[in-house]
Amino acid sequence: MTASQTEGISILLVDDHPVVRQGYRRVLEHQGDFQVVAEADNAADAYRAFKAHAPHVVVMDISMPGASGLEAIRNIRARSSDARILVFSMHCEATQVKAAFNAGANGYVTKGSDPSALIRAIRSLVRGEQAMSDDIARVLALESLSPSGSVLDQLGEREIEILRQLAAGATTEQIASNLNLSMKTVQNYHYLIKTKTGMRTDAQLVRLAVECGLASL
Amino acid sequence: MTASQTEGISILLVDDHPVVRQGYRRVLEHQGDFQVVAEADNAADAYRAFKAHAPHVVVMDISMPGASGLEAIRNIRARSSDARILVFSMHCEATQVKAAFNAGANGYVTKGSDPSALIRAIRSLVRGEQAMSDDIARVLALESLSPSGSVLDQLGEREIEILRQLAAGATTEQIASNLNLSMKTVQNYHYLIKTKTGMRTDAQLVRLAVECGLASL
DNA sequence: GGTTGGTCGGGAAATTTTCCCGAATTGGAC
DNA sequence: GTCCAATTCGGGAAAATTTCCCGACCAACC
Repeated sequence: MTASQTEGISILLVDDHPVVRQGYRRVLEHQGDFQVVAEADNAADAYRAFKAHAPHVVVMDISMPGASGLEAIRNIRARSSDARILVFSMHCEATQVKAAFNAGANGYVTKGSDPSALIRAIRSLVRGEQAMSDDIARVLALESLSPSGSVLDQLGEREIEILRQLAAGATTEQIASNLNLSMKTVQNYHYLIKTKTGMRTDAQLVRLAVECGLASL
Repeated sequence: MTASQTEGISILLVDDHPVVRQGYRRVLEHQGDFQVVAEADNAADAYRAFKAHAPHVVVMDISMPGASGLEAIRNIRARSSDARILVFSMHCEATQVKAAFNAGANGYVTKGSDPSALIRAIRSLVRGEQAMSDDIARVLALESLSPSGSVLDQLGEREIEILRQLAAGATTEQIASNLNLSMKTVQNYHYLIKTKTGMRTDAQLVRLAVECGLASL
């Protein structure tokens, strides 16, 4: 952990959209004491960049294609128990948020939040606190009031990823290729997902995924 | 159309995410001759801002909550036949793209594109040209190879009814029962629908049905 | 050290998908 | 009226997928 110097907060930026990344970089660096020391557009690069730069804070969009961003979080957390990981996502479903925190995130801010919320969250993380935007706090609060978990709670991470890709319209072959699995495994997961969720049809699966915020239509 | 001055290109930015908007603003204004003269986060405000500022170019994300961004495009186009409207979206489905152009957009760039593609597209629009990112061009090119009008035009009445029920989540057995057909016939239609529409997956079929207003989610 | 739980795939039977086909019906067009 | 084209309905057969079952591996946990 040679995170660094006397002045400034070093940041690793992970997002699969180049334009968006560029935008964040400018917004963050406009703060003066923030410095984006590296960028990545996938889970593997994110982990490599973290090893190479040991930034104070990782700001990461977890809705990246292919391997889940959650994997990147887990990898980074496994390597450094005091890494500061801030998830910056469009999604605000309780399951997503809980999944991120379970994977090892320290904070969660939605892209719909005011820019200042992102800045504030980063500073909170640096101080060693957890942080989340107001909408996330509200979602978690509501969720904690009802004993019923989402249907997605019964699904493992791999299952969720495969469900997402299925709902997005990917073929078995594409998913297998995306995740480096055999088609047989994808087929097995596909079947497992259907039985676990009680859905009898792929169309029902799509609707479920959309309801749970996994797919966008 | 008092668009403006001797130097610079004025831009209206429409996106429902404040942070993203802020990011784009900085990216664009970094170009020097670009100036973001207004922002909006919904269709109604976008139209009001356009009336107020008459910008050279409107850069708009159409996947906003509530009223469709397409509506905003239509409104602006209705008011000014020479407005320059650039859609900047995450989606690259042919139907989405065609819908945007039909509504009156002059260009379409995906958020996954290189930042320079956005800049180039804006300059193309200012010169009066149309513009789209490479991935969009590819999608439209592929789509144009099939002699499709509105996709559903190629389907018969029975096929549409079966597509609707499929998208609603009905099983082959249920559809056969509902329509008093043999399962074999339903299966044949199911296959026919897929080949006619070019969809390879039931999930893609659901998305198509929803896009075409056949199913509601 | 044993036990859970997630991941990854093989195997085999049941089912569906994928194309091919023909027949009946309808609605014009000539 | 006749012919043509499109639509509707379903059979057949090979290919592919689904549906279950299974074992192996690994990490975490008691």
